Amino acid sequence: MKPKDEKKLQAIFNATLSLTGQEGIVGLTMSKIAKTAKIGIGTLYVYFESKEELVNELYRQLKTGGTLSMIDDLKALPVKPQLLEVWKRTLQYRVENHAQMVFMEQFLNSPFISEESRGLSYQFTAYLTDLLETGQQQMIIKQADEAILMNLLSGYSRQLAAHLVDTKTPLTEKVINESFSLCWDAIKS
Amino acid sequence: MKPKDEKKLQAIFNATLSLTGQEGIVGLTMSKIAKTAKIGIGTLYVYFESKEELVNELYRQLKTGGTLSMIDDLKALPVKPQLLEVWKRTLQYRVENHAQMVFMEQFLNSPFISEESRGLSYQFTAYLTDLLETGQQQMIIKQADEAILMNLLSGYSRQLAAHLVDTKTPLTEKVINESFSLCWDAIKS
DNA sequence: ATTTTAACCGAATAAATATTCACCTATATT
DNA sequence: AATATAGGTGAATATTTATTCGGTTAAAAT
Repeated sequence: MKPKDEKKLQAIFNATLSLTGQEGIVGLTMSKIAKTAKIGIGTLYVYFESKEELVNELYRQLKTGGTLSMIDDLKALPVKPQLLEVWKRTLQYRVENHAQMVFMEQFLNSPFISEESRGLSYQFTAYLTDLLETGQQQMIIKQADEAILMNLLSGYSRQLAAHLVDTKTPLTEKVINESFSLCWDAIKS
Repeated sequence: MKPKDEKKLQAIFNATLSLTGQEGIVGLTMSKIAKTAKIGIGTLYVYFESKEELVNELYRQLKTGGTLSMIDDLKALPVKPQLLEVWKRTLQYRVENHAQMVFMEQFLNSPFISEESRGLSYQFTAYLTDLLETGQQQMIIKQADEAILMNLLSGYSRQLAAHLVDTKTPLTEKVINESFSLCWDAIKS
């Protein structure tokens, strides 16, 4: 018996991300995925029962392996340096994995999404909300509604990363520090 | 000769927006559009040559009739009040026209978009950049790169509006003022 | 070395979707 | 009132795309 090939699986995922980046989930077809991944169409169905399963599985993998896995080591830091480090890592991740960002956004608004996939969404938000609340208790962050604060961070990060990718601007220390300084001025007491 | 029916045209656009809001551009089919708009499929092709033309035309209409048309009367105001008013109107517009926002984002990442449509994108951004530059010359806004400043405003506005819609939170004066106060603290000198 | 099993494949098929068209119908024009 | 013209329609057709299937091959198990 022949085992499944981990490299083929990754090739399928990479092809899917790359194609979605080019013309969105709308433009995604099974034959394009197979061609880009350099495998036969039939082989796709060895790895996934259907297109729907494929995209849901990819989404699950991105969510569990993505930004969430990069913050565990920070929780002991004081609020401001912790926030800076999260800011930096998130920006970096988003700039370096733009196709993944596009895929996740489009997937969330597609008819493919399963109930289970929908559940995976809010975890990073929850972490940030917690951190902001801690800052509020220490009186270093404004006493505004947490959603008002958090959406600034997440919305800005998303938009800035997209802009950097779009204009092919490299993510320098200067950009990180300047942008974080805006964030901090916005939310500090 | 029978004239075209302006109401049907609007019904087609409304149906398209509503369906896109539910399951994205991926879920959009000509028969669903016709059914939702309560017209025959054939009639769709009286108004548009193809699906591609339909969505491009809708995009054009949204772009030209949208946020751009609401700022002409503000250009005489001083920077800070002008920015506040733009902030307010943009938030309001985005909350009240969420389906349009979703449609435009998805369209920009779809294979349907024509070269011409792509050109319509950057106008609002250009206006904001101008306004920020004026503020910098008056030394009331930080001397950071304009993209760093502008993406905070546009990204935050987008995210906050989406969040308000998502959680069905009404856009009160309090929300407007609190969020604008964060913006201003972020970008002021 | 032989057997067994599942990966691998792409042409053939099925399913979904866009588009056409022949036939009505409404309304401007005369 | 009669005519001409373009809107309105949905079943029929064309096109695109997902999925299946019979056959081939590679690797594990014996």
